[in-house]
Amino acid sequence: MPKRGYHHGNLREALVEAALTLIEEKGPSGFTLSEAAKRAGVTPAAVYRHFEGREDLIAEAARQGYEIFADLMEYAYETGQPSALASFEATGRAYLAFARRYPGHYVAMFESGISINRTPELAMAANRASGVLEKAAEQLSEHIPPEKRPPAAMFSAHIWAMSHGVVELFTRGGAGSRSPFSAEDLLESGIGVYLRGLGLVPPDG
Amino acid sequence: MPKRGYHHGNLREALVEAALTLIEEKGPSGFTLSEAAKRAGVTPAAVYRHFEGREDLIAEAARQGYEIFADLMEYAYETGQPSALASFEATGRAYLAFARRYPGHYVAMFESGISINRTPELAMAANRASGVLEKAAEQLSEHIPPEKRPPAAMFSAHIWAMSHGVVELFTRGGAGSRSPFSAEDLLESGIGVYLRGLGLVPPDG
DNA sequence: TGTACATCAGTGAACGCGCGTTCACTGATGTAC
DNA sequence: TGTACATCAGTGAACGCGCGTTCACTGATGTAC
Repeated sequence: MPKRGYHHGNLREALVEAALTLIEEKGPSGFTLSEAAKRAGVTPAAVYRHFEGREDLIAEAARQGYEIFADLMEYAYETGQPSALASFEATGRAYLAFARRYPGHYVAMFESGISINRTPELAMAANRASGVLEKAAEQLSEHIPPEKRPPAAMFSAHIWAMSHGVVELFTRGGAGSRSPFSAEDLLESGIGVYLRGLGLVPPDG
Repeated sequence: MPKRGYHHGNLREALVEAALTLIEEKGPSGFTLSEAAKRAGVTPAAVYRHFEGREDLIAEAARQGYEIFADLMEYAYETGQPSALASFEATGRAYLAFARRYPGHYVAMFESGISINRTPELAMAANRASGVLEKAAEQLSEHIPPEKRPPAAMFSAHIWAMSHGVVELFTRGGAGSRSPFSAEDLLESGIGVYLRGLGLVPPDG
């Protein structure tokens, strides 16, 4: 989106993109409103035509992240249908794929310290995303005998936690990145063992 | 440690403690050298008698965290002996307990963006900590039939990831904290399902 | 026990910096006639 | 088609702030004699 003279044309989006790049490069605290404005080719004051301030800009970046995230999860879910198991596995993988492909969004969503309830739009987008994972878990849980069936919300939380942990520790040179295994392999095998533990996958695989 | 006149007495430790409190209260980016000095009852310049600068102070806080962490894991491991399974489960639980009891240390270690290789002392402490978890995994792995035995480093990574994910998402009012389950319950049940998947725990529990 | 002196932990003033935010303004755009 | 005018996106200067860091200093402590 080239700058065209005095009026930018699409400054709002340009600012969000600059913010995402900055967050990706320098982490959530390395992001500054002034630097984002500079990268968009504009004075810091211009930002206030489109956002209430620094926090509001991060919130919008996070919101867009949740929308993309929810779309990806939804698509992954549908790809696995009609198999409940395949759908569940696919949403787990989609989590890691999202973190890889949209690192700026990921950080804005999960590491910027922004509250999910900062704006109604942000809360709605976040709810839509977690709804997909819960739906997949719900459907999967019907394949477990009722008397030994854990609550669906519980194992959707387990998968979410394992996925998040793998992203934080084993991508981007984090604390555990000297591991000999790729994040993808770790998550794939981890989910595999977990689902075997639920009795949903044959003990040999 | 009361201030005693012109000379503080134990400023180095007081600064680390102030830093930990600040990090706990305001997050890693909310921590400032000046504020830590103020809380220790001292001028910002005094900090430079004991640390090279801001980063060095965080690194020391993280190092102390890894030492405590390694001690706790070691202790948990020994508590579970001679049962490999009990030891492994105990180290998983110790992870969450550590995050709860030492939130400042936890954040300094895993969320401050500090590199583990910043100082040799920090790297050594971190290695000792991960060594305990790997030892537990190694020992546990001997109870799995060799032909279907995954590498020990792999399931120590799984447990680490799940623990870390549970802490990040389900403690401290994070993204998933509206969950009806406590972090402790989630981790306990998650590890349970996982170990069942490894064939180390009877299918009914 | 008393005095001189070396040590060094902490002071306080100063620095340059980049930050988020405000304000009155200017100039490009698009619409009404 | 041409002109007058309203709109409003972006400017640029200014603000107060707290930051990390430096420096020459001061005064408390502890040791040698």
